[in-house]
Amino acid sequence: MDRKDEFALKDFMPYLLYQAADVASRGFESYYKCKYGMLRTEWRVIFHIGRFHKMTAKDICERSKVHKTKVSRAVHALETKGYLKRTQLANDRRQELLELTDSGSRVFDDLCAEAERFDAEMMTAFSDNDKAAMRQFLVRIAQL
Amino acid sequence: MDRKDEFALKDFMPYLLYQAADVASRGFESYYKCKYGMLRTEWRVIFHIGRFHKMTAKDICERSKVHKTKVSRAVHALETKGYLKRTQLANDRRQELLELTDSGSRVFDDLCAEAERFDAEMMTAFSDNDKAAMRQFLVRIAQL
DNA sequence: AACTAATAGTTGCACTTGTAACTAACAACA
DNA sequence: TGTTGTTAGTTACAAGTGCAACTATTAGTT
Repeated sequence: MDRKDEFALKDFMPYLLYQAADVASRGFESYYKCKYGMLRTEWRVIFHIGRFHKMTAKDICERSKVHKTKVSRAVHALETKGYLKRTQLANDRRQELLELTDSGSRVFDDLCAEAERFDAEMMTAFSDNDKAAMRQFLVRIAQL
Repeated sequence: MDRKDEFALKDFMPYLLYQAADVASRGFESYYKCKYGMLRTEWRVIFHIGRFHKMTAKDICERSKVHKTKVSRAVHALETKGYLKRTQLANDRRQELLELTDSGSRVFDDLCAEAERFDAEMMTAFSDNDKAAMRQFLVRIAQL
């Protein structure tokens, strides 16, 4: 048995991560997609603004590592839906502060609650230790 | 501080998984993309055929959980590139057996070697125990 | 045999994404 | 002031994806 026959996808970390991420995100994705017609990036943008208040698009890019074109389009979509508003900065008119509208805040609250529910439900089978270890591990990988 | 302020993306497993998967796959993806002009699904299809020999498209769908339209297009692309050939089954002409050509086998060998290298390199910072535990976690999640 | 249902795989279309090029605004410095 | 370089955000276009509808073939039922 030569080298390539020993190698299996189940040993390949990128593959495992991708499969797990896929399964894990499916349920929650369908929630915000069906209920609010939102895409993944839109949910992320809403989340960042909801969590950190008044950010620029660039701040979101840096924190989330999402490309600026995706953020730009998500911001536009969320604005159209009435979930956020932008204000140009007086001292640098290239930048614009983003904040949630009341309607956007309600969506944010709802999605956070659902995310918590979803996460708890998905992770019932794992011990607290396991969960902590896993989170730590994933953070380390994401920082590579 | 109310509920939503306590909830953070860094606690949300789908998000952590997605971020980690993203970082982890980037390097390898650029390898097969640059060297062979292949997409993720094409690499996966090549991998499955290389590993298990003579499968139908449906077998690949079931094993990889990739949708049949994606597999269909990947098979077409790989055929065009000369990496695989198909043979209609005599007893059921709806199905076709897929197998790698010599050229496809060489690509498979090269990608496997690179995948192993890549995985080893990426995981140097982790102990064997950590790695084993992690793989187990991810498999469990993927099976949910 | 004739009719219906199921299955393997493909295709069309609308939508999403990546890449690169773009605009507008600022900064630095001669 | 004029020139050059940088940055925030947008847009155009090509390419990838998901979904539903499609073809061809087989299976089951009468």
